[in-house]
Amino acid sequence: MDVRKVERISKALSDPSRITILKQLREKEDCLYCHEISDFIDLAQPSISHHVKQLADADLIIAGKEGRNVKYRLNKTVLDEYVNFLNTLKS
Amino acid sequence: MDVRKVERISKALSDPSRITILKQLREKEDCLYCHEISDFIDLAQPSISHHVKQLADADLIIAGKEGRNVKYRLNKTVLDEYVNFLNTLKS
DNA sequence: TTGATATATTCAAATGTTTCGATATATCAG
DNA sequence: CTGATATATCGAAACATTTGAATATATCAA
Repeated sequence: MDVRKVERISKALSDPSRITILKQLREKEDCLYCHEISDFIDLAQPSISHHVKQLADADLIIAGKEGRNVKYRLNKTVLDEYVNFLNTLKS
Repeated sequence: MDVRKVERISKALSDPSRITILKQLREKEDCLYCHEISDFIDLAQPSISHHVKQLADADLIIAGKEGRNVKYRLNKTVLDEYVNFLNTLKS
């Protein structure tokens, strides 16, 4: 994984709202809908949309449209690649 | 690991200079001196000092004084804790 | 088609980060 | 003590991120 990708992922992970979204995604086990995010993040709708976009642009989440709704799931592959990079720092 | 700690570590990891410093720390196997950083990071001395501080404030590196010099080593414990947090997001 | 709901985009203000010159502090060598 | 070297701090400019009001788009329901 190259430095720019690490940078993008780290930046996506460096905001409390975005960390909370990822934690809720785990709780909901891949069934998090966009509109559910406002239940636990106290921000205006455009701000939530912005945060979700950061996570999606870093490929940490994958968005899927279901009618008017958008459903998110964690991209475990990218998270694994990021973790692998971090582990190489230790050797 | 709480959200604030994850945020601080992620923020420390979200800059190309700081990622490069950590990569060089691995290459040098715990023998990176502060003055060596300017060999591979093309920034002024106060900027390098700032970046190293970000890493130290996030506890990712531990600074040790040796006379006039400062030597850095990776804090593997904190890195492991961060990796553990990331892995819990997958379950 | 019309109205309602879900999400995205635009824009600007507020806030935070990065960078470096200047300067401070600390330690060493003579 | 004096001068040199290593690192840290301050202050300000440049740049990036976060936030929300307004608005756009897309889809559904009737």
